[in-house]
Amino acid sequence: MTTREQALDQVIELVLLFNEDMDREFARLGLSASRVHLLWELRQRGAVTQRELADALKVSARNITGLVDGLVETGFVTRQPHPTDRRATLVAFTARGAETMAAMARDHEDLAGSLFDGMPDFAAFVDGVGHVTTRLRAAMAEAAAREAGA
Amino acid sequence: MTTREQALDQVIELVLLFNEDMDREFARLGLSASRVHLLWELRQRGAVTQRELADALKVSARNITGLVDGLVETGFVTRQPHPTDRRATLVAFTARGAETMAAMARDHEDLAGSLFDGMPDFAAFVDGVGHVTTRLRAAMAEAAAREAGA
DNA sequence: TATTGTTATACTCTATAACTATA
DNA sequence: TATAGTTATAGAGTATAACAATA
Repeated sequence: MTTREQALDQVIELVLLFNEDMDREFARLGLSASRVHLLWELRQRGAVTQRELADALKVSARNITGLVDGLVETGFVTRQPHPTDRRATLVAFTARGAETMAAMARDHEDLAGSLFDGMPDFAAFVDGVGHVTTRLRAAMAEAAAREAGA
Repeated sequence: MTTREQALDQVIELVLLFNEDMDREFARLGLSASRVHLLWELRQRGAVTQRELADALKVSARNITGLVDGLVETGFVTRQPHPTDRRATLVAFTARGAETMAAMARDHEDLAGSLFDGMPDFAAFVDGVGHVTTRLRAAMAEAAAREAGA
């Protein structure tokens, strides 16, 4: 196996580890990756319609109905009537939902410290991450073009 | 936002991108992440019992029944009687399954080339990945200990 | 007519519990 | 008694299609 293949394996190992850590952390809060994704968008955008959430998360409207149902039941968000469009509903944080997301942001800061504190060549690492991200995006675009052509 | 938080966001972005790329690639082959994980273990170990797969993937025996059912239906593996233990079944690759995994290994090599070719400071990047992996493992162990204590 | 969100239905991945066949 | 794997059941996340209310 080449040095590059070993490096890719190490990156994939890190990806799996990150997934595991996030899932464990979300489960601790009574959440899932999908529900956190929705809450994250809500935090970026403020109260929004389910339609906007469906577009943002790139999932079906039906799926948003289910995710919001779960988040309402567990007390993270509420459904409110849209002020002008009576077909639509607005999804907004409860106090608990807003606090949970604030706590998640604090954990995020702490984690950034834990992971990078004392790293020998932080700048080169960050450059490398950027390099890999760019290359992976290009590879995905190429694969998508190949699919479309085929 | 600190430089470290920005770096963590970039790493998380890369993690999400990798997940997306892998899922897309697996779907192209008629597979899912869970099924590929099983096939990957099968490739490392050769023909094994479902019990061994359940332990390796850290999922329930019931779940393995379902995954193997799907992989048999789609022609990637077969179930064979265990030579000495009549309770157990051995899971083995079909020709198609073996070819699919060989192709995946080739794609893996190609990807390693695409991602790291021309990276300015490859060694520092690899060291950084190792650093972050170690720190993340430590943080997870600490969180698990805190859970157990609480 | 078009859009928003829901009900109906189905598939995958996951779990626990009860059970069968075998060790 | 213990183990391997299945059936039974349940819940989350995903999809498409049909439908109701509203624009």
